[in-house]
Amino acid sequence: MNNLVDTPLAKQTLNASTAEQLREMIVHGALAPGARLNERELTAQLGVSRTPLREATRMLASEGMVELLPNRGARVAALNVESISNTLQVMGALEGLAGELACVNASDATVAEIRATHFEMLADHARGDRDSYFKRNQTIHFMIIDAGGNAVLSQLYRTLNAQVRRVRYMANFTQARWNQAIQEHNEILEALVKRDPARLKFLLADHLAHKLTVVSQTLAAQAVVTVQPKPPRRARR
Amino acid sequence: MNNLVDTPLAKQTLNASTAEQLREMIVHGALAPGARLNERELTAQLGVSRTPLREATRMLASEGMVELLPNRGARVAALNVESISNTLQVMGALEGLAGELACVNASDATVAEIRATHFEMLADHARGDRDSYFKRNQTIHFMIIDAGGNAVLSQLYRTLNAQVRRVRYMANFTQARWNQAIQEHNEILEALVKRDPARLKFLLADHLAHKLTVVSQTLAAQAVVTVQPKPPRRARR
DNA sequence: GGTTTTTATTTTGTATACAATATTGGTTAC
DNA sequence: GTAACCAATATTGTATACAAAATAAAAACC
Repeated sequence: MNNLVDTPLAKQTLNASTAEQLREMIVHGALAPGARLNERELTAQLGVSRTPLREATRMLASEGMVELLPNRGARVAALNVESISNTLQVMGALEGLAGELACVNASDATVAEIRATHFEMLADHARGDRDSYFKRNQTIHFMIIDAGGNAVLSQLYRTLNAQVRRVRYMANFTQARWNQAIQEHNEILEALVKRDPARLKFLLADHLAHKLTVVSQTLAAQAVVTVQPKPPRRARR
Repeated sequence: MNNLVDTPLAKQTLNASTAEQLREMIVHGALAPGARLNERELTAQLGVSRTPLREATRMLASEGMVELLPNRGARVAALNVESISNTLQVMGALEGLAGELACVNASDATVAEIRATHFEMLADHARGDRDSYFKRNQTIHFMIIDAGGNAVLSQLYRTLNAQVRRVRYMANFTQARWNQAIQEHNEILEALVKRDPARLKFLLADHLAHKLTVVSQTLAAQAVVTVQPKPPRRARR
């Protein structure tokens, strides 16, 4: 059987691209939190043998995306309020650090580019285009993180962010909260342009804390969905 | 061939214990920074087949301990001033967060236990017992981290700490610096006992920044050691 | 002699085969 | 009917086999 999600010019080793596909499936909910990763099924779906698939799941395990159960394979990591809260707290600390670093290390050109993207995000908000807004918002946060110039930080942030992206919190993102987020972003940009590390650090941590509130509400509502039904079994002869 | 580093009651899967052994070898310098991980050699040394070995290296790669080179296997991640500096910065941010959390979340019993360990560390210092001091110091930091009650944070901190442990910076740890570190720890403990989140956060970040200075000096001195000679090749028939 | 090309060998990547553990469905005892 | 046991099956863990790529040695060329 062939790849279902065949990325165009994917010329890396199979374990890497398989890991990528699994991450995608988990983030998009094709593999629900708590779901077991059946090797036979997944090899059939992804068109690879067990070896690269297993190497991929081991990588995801070290990223915290899946849990390894000795002699019982792997399952998608749970997505409860506690784990997400923990993750967002850490992300807040990382963003705070990145903000400080960015104020010191970012070139004027980088700040200008972030500013430009900020205005595009304002445009998304004005149009009420949520999809585009979320993407742009994500981009801005990555830009600030990367502007800090700490590769370890950037890498870690992306890994944690993937965890958070598994929560589909759009529903709980009210217009009021959206407006507030925009206001926060205005202040964030201002602090960055003025290169005020302490203030930017505070604002970013605060921004993440507010995000936590929204996400928590969403998870409280979604809680029931995460338990998944047992799949049917093939008949015996 | 049998396991050289045979842990007593290791009853987990082979990939996990192999990963553990590789981590140990890397931290203790048996596998130097930049060294290639030859699968044939390592399978012989560790007494496992390539499958669990490869799964282990993939895990280490996601932890940032090794780098994966497509079609060329894996090598131990470099250990330059920049990467360690990056790592220590992140650890500083994490410790800061942990400190805040610990002030709020730690039970009185936990604080008492940290305080007791602190005094034992003072004893190590008084005796000039560096080995014991380093272990105790490590323990205290882990205790503070764990006292925050954020599992994601604890996990991440340990992974990053393993990276830093690869630097053997004892040599550059002067008596003066040691005395200063002790003084810092006194203040850290005081802030924790008083449950002053802001102060503890500052102190921990500051403490890590000082550590960065020492480690940087060490790495500048070690720099040449990290390049390893090419191994000899077997003769052909 | 030095440089390029070719060939042999090693090393890695992937698939499959075998072994051990866990799970399921049925059967029996009560 | 329910609970405990047992056998069948599926699933995972590990080793090995085969394929592709990279590397090193030798040969050919100028």
